[in-house]
Amino acid sequence: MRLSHSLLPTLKETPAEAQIASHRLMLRAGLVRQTAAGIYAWLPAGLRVLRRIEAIVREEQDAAGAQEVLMPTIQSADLWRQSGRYDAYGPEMLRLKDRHERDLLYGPTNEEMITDLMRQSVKSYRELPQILYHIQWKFRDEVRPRFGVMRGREFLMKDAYSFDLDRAGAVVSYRKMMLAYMRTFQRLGVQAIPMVADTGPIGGDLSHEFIILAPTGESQVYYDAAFETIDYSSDNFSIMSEPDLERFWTQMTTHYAATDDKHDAEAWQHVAEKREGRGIEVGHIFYFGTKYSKAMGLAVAGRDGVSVAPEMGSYGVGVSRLVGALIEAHHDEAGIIWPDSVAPFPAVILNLKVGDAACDAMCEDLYARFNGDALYDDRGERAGAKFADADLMGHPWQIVVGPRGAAAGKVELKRRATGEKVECSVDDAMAKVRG
RNA sequence: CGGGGCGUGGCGCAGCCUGGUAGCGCGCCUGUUUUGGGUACAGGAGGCCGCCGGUUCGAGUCCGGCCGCCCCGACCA
Repeated sequence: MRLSHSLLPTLKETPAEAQIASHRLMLRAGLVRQTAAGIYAWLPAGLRVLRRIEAIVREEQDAAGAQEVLMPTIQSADLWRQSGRYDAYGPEMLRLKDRHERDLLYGPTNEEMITDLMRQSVKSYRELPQILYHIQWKFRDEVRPRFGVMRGREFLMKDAYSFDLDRAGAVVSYRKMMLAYMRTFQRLGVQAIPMVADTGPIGGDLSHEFIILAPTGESQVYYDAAFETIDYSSDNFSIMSEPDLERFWTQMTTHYAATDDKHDAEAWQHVAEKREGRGIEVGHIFYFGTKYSKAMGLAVAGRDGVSVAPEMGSYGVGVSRLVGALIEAHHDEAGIIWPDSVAPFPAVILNLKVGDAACDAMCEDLYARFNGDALYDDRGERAGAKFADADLMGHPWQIVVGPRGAAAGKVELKRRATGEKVECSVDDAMAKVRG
C-alpha cells in the first residue's frame, strides 16, 4: 500500500473524546473513525488487523473441528419468544420493526438461531457431536459505550455453539474450545488466563472468561505465574485426544486464577509465584446444558429410540475488542507495537527523500519484492514526520531508505518493539522481515 | 439508569460573563527554504459557531426547548 494515496489518516494530536491508550492510538494511527456512540468505521489499516485476528481465530476453530457458518445480523423476534429471552433480554437488545410491523432485532448473540437451525435438520444421536461457529457483527445497546472498540455497541464476535448427546460429551467440547482459545490468544501474542466466571443471562453451570493482562484493564486479576510457561501449541496438546484435553484441563484448573470478586486470599497465600494486575475480558465460554434445546424443542433420537435434548455450550471471542486489547497490551509512548501475527503490514518502507533517484529506485524495488504486502511511505514528508508516523502505526519492521545508504546499497532496518537498528543490504532486510 | 461536562474550519482550543462584521496553534494548498526524528518564511483555501424557537436595531455570545458526544459510577464479548 502506498501511503500517499491511502486513507490512513494519522493524527498528530489526540481527539478529545479518547481517554485510554488503545482508543487514542487507534484514532491517531488512522485505524478507525467513530460514526456514532459506540459504532465505528474501520479504515484500511484497521480492517487489515481485524482480518488477521479473524483468520487466526478461524484457523483455531477449524482445527478444533468446528464448522463455520454465517448467520444473519437481523433476527426474528419469534425465535426469541420461544426461548423466553425476548422479554428477558431488556433494553440492551436493539429492537426494530419491518414495514409489515413484524418485530425484528439486531442479534446480540445467536443461541436461538443456531438451535433453530439444528432442530430443523439434526434428528439422530449419530449426527452428534457438532460445533458450529460464525464470525459476525453483533449489536448490544450498551448504556454507556466507551473505550473505543473495546466497549462498542456494534462489535465483531466469533461465537461458537456445541451440541452433544450427554454431559460427558459436552465437557469434551468445552475443553476443546478452551484449548482452541488458549492457542488463539497465544498466537495473537497476548497472555490470556481462563478464570471461573458467573454464567449470567446465558445461564448454565460452568463458565470461564479469558482475561488478558494490560495496565488499563477494567478489573483486578490474580493468577499463578505457571500459566506463563505453558505452551499450548499442537505439539503439546492434541485437541482431538481426550487424555491431552484432560491434562490441559488439569493445568487450567489447578493453577490459581481469579478475578477480584472471586479472589480467595487464603488460597492466594499458597501460590509460589504470584502475578496480579489489570485484565481485559476477551472471551467467555459457557456450558449451559439443555436450557435452549428444551425450550426450543431441539431433540434427537437416542440409541434406544427415545428422544433426548442435546447438551449445549456457547463460546465467544470479542474479535473487534481484541484489536483494542492488543494495543493496550502492546504500546509505548510513541505508538502501537503490533505483534507480528496481527500487524497490518509486516514492514513499512520509509523513503526519506522522495525524488532522489537512488532512494526512489531502492524503495520501488523493495516494495515490489513485498508484492504489495508492505506499507510504502512515499509521501513528500520530512524524515522526522515519517519516523514519527511509522512508530505510531507500529509495524514490526521499519525499512529506512535514505540518500546516504541508498548510494551505498544499504538500508537501515529497525525493529519497532526493541528500537534496535542495523544497517544492511536489501536482501538481508528482506530475509529478516520474512524471518 | 443516576451524577458531571462539552458541542466554534479536518484536529486541539480561545471568544460567551459584559451582544456590535469569527480568532489562535496544528493540519491542508502554492512558492521559496530545509533535508536522517514532526524546518523556516511568505501567500492562500476552508466555518449552517450542533438544531429549532424566543428576546433585541443586531445573537457564537442572553433565554427556552431539542439533538449529539464525552467522563465518573452500577452493568457487559
